[in-house]
Order: sequence, then C-alpha cells, then structure tokens
Amino acid sequence: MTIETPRGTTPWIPTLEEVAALAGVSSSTASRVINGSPRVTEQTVARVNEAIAKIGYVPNRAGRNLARRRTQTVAMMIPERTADFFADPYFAEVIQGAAMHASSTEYSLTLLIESEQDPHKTHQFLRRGNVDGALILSHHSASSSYGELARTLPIVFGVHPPGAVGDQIHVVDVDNVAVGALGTRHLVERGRQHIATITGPLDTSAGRERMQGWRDTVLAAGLEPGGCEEGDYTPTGGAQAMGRLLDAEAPFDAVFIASAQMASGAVAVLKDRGVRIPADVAVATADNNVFSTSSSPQLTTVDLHTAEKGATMMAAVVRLIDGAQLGTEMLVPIDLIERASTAL
Amino acid sequence: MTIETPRGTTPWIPTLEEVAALAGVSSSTASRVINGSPRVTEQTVARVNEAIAKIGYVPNRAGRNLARRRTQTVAMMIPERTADFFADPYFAEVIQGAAMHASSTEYSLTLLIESEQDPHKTHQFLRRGNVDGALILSHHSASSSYGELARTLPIVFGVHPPGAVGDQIHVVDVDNVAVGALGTRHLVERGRQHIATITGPLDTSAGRERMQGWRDTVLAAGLEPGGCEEGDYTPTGGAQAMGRLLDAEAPFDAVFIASAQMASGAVAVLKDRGVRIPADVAVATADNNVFSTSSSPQLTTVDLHTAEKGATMMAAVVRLIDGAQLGTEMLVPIDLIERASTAL
DNA sequence: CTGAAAGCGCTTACAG
DNA sequence: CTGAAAGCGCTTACAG
Repeated sequence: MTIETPRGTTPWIPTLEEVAALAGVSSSTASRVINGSPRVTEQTVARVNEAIAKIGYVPNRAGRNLARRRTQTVAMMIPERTADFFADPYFAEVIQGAAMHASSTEYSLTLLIESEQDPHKTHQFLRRGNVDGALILSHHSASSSYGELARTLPIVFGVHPPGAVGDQIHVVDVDNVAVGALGTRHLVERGRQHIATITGPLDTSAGRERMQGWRDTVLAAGLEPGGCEEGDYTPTGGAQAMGRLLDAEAPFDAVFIASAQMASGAVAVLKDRGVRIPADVAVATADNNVFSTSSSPQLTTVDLHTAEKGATMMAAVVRLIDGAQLGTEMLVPIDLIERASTAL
Repeated sequence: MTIETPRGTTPWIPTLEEVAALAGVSSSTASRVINGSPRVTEQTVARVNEAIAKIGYVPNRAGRNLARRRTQTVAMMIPERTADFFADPYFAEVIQGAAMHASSTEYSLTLLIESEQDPHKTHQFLRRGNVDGALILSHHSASSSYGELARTLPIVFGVHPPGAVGDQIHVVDVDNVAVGALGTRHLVERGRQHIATITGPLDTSAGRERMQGWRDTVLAAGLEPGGCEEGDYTPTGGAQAMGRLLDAEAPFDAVFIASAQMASGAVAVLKDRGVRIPADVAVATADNNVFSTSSSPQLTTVDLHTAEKGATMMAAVVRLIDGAQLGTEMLVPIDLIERASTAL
C-alpha cells in the first residue's frame, strides 16, 4: 500500500510564460519559436527550445484554440446505430486510417455520434465552431442536409451523398464500377462462363455500381449475366443471397460477391451444400480483411485500400481547412489479390 | 453549377455576449443560466433560454475549457499497431460503447494513437492537461508506465495492467475465470466428457484466467481436462490450434474456445475435416458478435457485454474526473447464449 | 439574484 | 528580430 496522493492536488503544468521566463524572452517570442515563425534569431530559437525541453512544456490547446479561433479537431460522424457501424470491419478500417493520419498532423479525431431524434442539435454543434471539419462515412448520415453544412464547414464524404452534388462536395472513394469489373474480369480470365453476383444494397450507389461493373464485364466478354441477388453487407445476408442463387434453376461456375463479409456467409452455404470452391464455383469478392483471409479456401478479392481511404479523407479535410480548393472526386486505387478461391 | 460561396467568409457564430444582450442581462448571468446555477430567477432563466434558442447559441468549447481549466475530452488510447487493433471487433465494440456513453455526457472521445518510438511524447501530451482522462484497452499500452500517469490523470483500464496494482488503478472487465467456467459448465451439462480448449494468449491474464475457468470446471465435474492449445484471438490462430488439437491423439467431444474470432477459424477446420457440430464435437466460445452468429451452426457463446464494458469505462473515467473515489475492480456481467453448436 | 472585473493560456497585429 | 498590449469566449469569486 502506498500513501494516497489525492488526485485533487492539481499537478504542476508549465505555461508559455514560464518557458519564456526561463529562456529570458517574452512570451510573444516564445510563441513565435513554437509556431515556427521565421523572424526569430537562431540563438533565440535554441534558447527557447532548451527551456521547452527542460520543463517539458506542451502548449495548452484551449488557450491556443481560443486565440487561433480553431479547434484542431475533426469529427468522425457516427450514425446513431453505432453497433451496426462498428461491427463492420470496413468502417473500423476507415477510422483506423483516419486516426493514423491524424496522429501525423496537429489535428485530433473525435468520434461524434449524431442524434437521430434531434439532428439539428448535431448540426448546430458542428456549425458553431466546435470542430474544424468533419468526415462522413455512413449512408444514412450522408443525408442531403449535410449539403448545406458543407457550405460553411469543410466536410469530406466517404460515400456519395445521395442527393445534390454541388461543387462544394468532396468525396473520397474507390471507383466502384471498377471494383465490380476487376473482380469479375478475373473470373472471366479464369475461363468461367456462368458468373453470378451477390450485390450490396441496391439503394446505395456503391451497391449499384459494383453490380454494373459485374454486368458490363460479363457482357463485354460475350457471356450471359448469371444470377444476381441483393445482399446487405452482412454474412447472414450473403448466406441468404447464396441460398437464393442455389435454389434458382440457373447453374453458375463463378460468383462475384460485393463484400467479404457477405462472401464469408455465402462460402459457408456453398460448403454446407457440398459445392467445391473453386472446382465447382470460383469466388471473388471485395475487401481485403479478416473475412477474405480466414475462410477456407482463402478468397480472391479486390483490395479496396480502405485504411488508405480513411487517411485520404483526413488529409483532404485538413487541406480544406487550410483553404485549399479540392476537386469533388478523389479516387483511392484498387488491386486484385489472387487467392485459392479462384485457382485454376 | 452554383456560384461559389468561398468558405473563407467565416460564418456568423453567436457568442455568450450576444445572448446576454438579447436577453437584457449580463454575460455573467447568461453563463449562470447555461451552467444551471440555482441562483437565478425563473424569469431570467426563461429570457436567456429564449435568446439562446432564437440565435442558436452553442457554447464555444475553447473559451469554456480555458476558463474551467478542463478539456471535456477523454482519450481512447490506441496502440500504434492500429490495424490489428481495429481489426478486432472486440475493440471496436468497446469503442462503440464508450462513444455512445460519451455522447450522453459533455465529454467527447478522442482517438489517440501512442507513438511507440517516443512514448514519452504521448505521456507528456496526456499529462499536460490536453485531456481530462484516458481509457486504455490494449495489452501493449497497459505497460507499467501508465501506473505513474494514473497518479496524476484519471485513467481507466479495460485489461489488468501487467505490473503494479496500486490503489489508484481502476479496471473495468469481466470476470475471466467465470467466462471460462460458464462456457465449460454448459458443455459439462450437455453431457460432454472430453472437453478441450483453445486459449487466448497465455501471456495475458485474461488468457490465463479463461483457461483456469475451463480447467477448474472440468475438474470440479470429475472429468479429465482435454487438450489445451494456445491461440492468438485471430481466426487463423484458432484454425491452427484446432489443427493441433485434432492431430493430437486425444479424442474430444467438446471444446471451449476463448474467443469467437478463434472459434470461427476452428469451426472451419472441424467442418473441413468432416467433424460434425455438435454431433461429434460441441463448441462453446466467448464474444457475442458476428463471428459467433454467422458461422453455421451458430455458436453458443458467453456474451461479454462488450459495448457495456466500453460504456462503463467511460462512465468510470467521468466519475474519477469529477473527483469520485472508485474501487480498483469494476465487473461487467456475463451471460450464456445457447445456440445450435451445443444443441443436444 | 445580478453585474463588473479579473483571469484562463495562448496568438498576433502593432510599434519599435 | 523582439516586446507590450489587446483579444479570443468563457467562468467565477467578489461586491452589492
């Protein structure tokens, strides 16, 4: 048992003024050194930095933010159905990338849950200078109301907001048509003739576009499109869609599944029904995460570089905050990763 | 194309002073109303609230924080290996619970990635008043160095820090021995005689304790402990451990797997080898998430109430910030959820 | 119950 | 290149 040090005893926290005193300069000058102003002598810089190191000074954010009229904070908007959101490794990976990039900047990433019964409250919080910018990922939150907000606050979307597309809107995403096409083309190249698909939700542009990529590619190869069933990005939804695909009369020797989570459910159904992968059915999917690497066989997939997407979103919002002009669309590259599920 | 409204034109943000002017009071009084001071007339309260609503006033955090010498911010510490961290749905769920609870308070949750090459920097950031408290989840970050930090900053752990256990340390977790025992007892009650286990990493107390719960329960039932293989909480690790279990000579008719992620890998191996679940081997695991619900059959599991754990951690750190005295150990309840993998 | 005043810890024109 | 002064938007003793 150690003697209790009551936490009430506020610990000693050095201030700028103390740094300045120790370095023998004014706090104005100390501040300039800290902020990298060019108009300071090398000598002064050295003395101030010494003082900072000596007492372990760290700038107080509240003071700095108040003076700068900035918050150095970017909000990651989370829809109120947080459980669904965090359960999807895709979102977790975007957050990871964004947090990682943030840690290399002066900005910090705050998780902000939107109130669904009072969306106005959330908007007001954002609009009233409590954050410098926001990142919006989920379909639900990408509601049109953010369109106006984007006029006064730097906002970067990870999905295409459904409604208006003004030139103040900035979206970071993969080319979803290309995602569907890349996965499907690989199946074509493997000589498959009857290529089915399990799509994402068709009320989202990403869902529709990956499906379009699949269809375009199949048609371009001179083949008939195989079965097409809609899923919801969950393993269960993928399993059900695969069930419908198998129950339909049309036979197929390959399937492009629009997400790895759906693929994991679908693969389980295939195996339960005695369908061999890839001998009977080759499987290609999208997302390079635990769901594509931990099934047996491992799944060929379109790597969406999801963490990079998060980092790019963060970088973009920081540039917007700094006043840069950015294009509406920023594309994240994709890659095909070949695994056993489409082996020859 | 709409005409560009340059974002440089700073939008109009109302201040306390303006609220006060509109309500015909001083900003002191307006502030008191906002902070719920009892020493204000009902009339005044009404007038100020009207003014607030009218112009949509939201307090500026920087100003408030500077005056209060608080930050209203709690940091969720993330180890630098962010990818592994976010890939685990367990951590994502804790974060979700914490963020959810935070949104019901005045605190915001910030994701803070620790610098591994310069841990001092992270500590200094925390110690220098940039956050009011911190939440620490991962094993790596629960290094002893946080012990001292906890003396000056309210910190709540989600795992037992390996080293010292002073009375300033606060841990929110399930009873891990009970987790192992609850899952295993269910297998015993199902009449299984040869119960094996796949453990978590044995260099963590949670890994060792769940194993102990398994062993205690098996022995208490008058049975011999079955095979015991160590995993790493990943599907691949679970698959490998199951491979070793099957390759060993000892037959088993049940297995307790210490996490659902490992179970998903292990179950795939069982099925690939033609082992029927639950007919040949009953499977019980821990974590009630997509990994226990999306395999076929669905898995009986110990629900760890992981989101609740995150919420409890957040609630605890807020109480510490408010000066409360808390015990070292706070337990999150657990529950058994029966599913097909242990059906009779 | 209410207001004037000081102060929280910074930054940044403004002089020099 | 450097410093004194004002100000960022709040809160809170201190008087009254």
